[in-house]
Amino acid sequence: MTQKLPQIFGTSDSVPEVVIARLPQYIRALNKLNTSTTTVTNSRQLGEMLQVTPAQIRKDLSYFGRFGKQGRGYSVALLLEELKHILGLNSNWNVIVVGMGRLGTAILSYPGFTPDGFRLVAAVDSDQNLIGQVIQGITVKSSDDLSQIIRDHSIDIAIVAVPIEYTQSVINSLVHYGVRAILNYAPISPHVPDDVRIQNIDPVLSLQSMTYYLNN
Amino acid sequence: MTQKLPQIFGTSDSVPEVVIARLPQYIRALNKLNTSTTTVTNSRQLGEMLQVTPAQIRKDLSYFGRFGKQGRGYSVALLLEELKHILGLNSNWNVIVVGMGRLGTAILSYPGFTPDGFRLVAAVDSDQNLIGQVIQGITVKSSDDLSQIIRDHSIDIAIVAVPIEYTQSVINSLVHYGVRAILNYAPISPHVPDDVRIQNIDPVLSLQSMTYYLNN
DNA sequence: GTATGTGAATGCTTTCACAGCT
DNA sequence: AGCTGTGAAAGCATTCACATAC
Repeated sequence: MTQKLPQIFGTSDSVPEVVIARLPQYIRALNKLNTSTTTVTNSRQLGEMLQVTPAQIRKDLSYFGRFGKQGRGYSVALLLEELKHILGLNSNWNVIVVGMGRLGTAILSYPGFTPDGFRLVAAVDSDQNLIGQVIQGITVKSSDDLSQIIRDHSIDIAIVAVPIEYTQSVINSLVHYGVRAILNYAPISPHVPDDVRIQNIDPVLSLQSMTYYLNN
Repeated sequence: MTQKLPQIFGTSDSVPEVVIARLPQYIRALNKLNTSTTTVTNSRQLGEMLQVTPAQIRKDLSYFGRFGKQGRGYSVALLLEELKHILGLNSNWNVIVVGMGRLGTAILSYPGFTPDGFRLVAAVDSDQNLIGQVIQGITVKSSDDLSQIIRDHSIDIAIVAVPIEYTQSVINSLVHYGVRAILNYAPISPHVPDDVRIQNIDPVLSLQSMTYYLNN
């Protein structure tokens, strides 16, 4: 399927997705270390905190550069900055919540949902009873105005928490209006074009696979 | 690390975790097919629905048996039953929700959270203002009585939605009282013994890794 | 002495491709 | 003819182990 083109252009070899997925965890560990008096850490310590091997941490970091000092380890503050930079967490990302039922409301209200770099700036729903309500300082708008809202707020990321039967079409609209990153809470795997990132939060799948191990 | 012992006992070779994690998705697809008039499907059709290759579906199923007919495909109803059986979704699993803040309440109230095989039977919190409240027919109990409640209701699975600073100790208690499967919503990776399954639901990690791709 | 960065080796997962059954 | 089930091959990811730097 995927054409194996020779690397004619200077494109650097792409970093495996699993590696990218681990970086936020490294950032968390470093944040934790950073508050205390620690200024230096190493792959063994980070590995213990995150339950991964030291070699994996070193290998992961090596995709992006050489951030450590041999014989010493890593500067906590420096490595933290580097990783945030790599993930783009120094920028500001504008986030919309689509669907303000119980779940959407919980998301908007949960402070942990806006770590450094993210701003919840808009919320929409199709229910007249919800439109106009103010939740956490954000006025719920009509989903009829989605296109306008996305443009006005320069939305980068959409969190979708609408009923399953509307999910695919809502996501189609978001993609059409230019949103390229979606966090989906409906228990389906919506189809999106290749240039759009989607992550599904689907706790029921996790429950259903755990029961296998309870039996076996 | 992992000792490669000869298979002296009749233990079947263990199935890769990635395979187990895909089975619930196969079940979803089959459920969808099952409601319509379709009685037979095949690996190509399932693959299209789930965006995986036909070969992967056939290989995954081959870990458990031979459920298809060459030249024809799979009986939807039969394969569905087989997969449910493999995951143990024909049994009844008793689930407790620990932590009845906004998130815990949302979980308890969301109907999609109790698919076939799961029963939300108890809820606890440490806050006196919440104890005694009835949510979705379940009375919130004091977390002081956790041990008793787990025994009385034969709890199999715990959904943990408590503040981050209490999460590890709550999980320690649950494990101590015999819970062997945990769905954790706090943004940490708690430590548990090897014989306990834990799945973390951590949407912020997903958000933080998506920004990488928005930049690159 | 100590810990990084990294090729090489190992281990795991996916895909191929075809014999065999319907 | 059509589609499964499965060894073998290919493709990825993790771990090892050591030269290199502090």
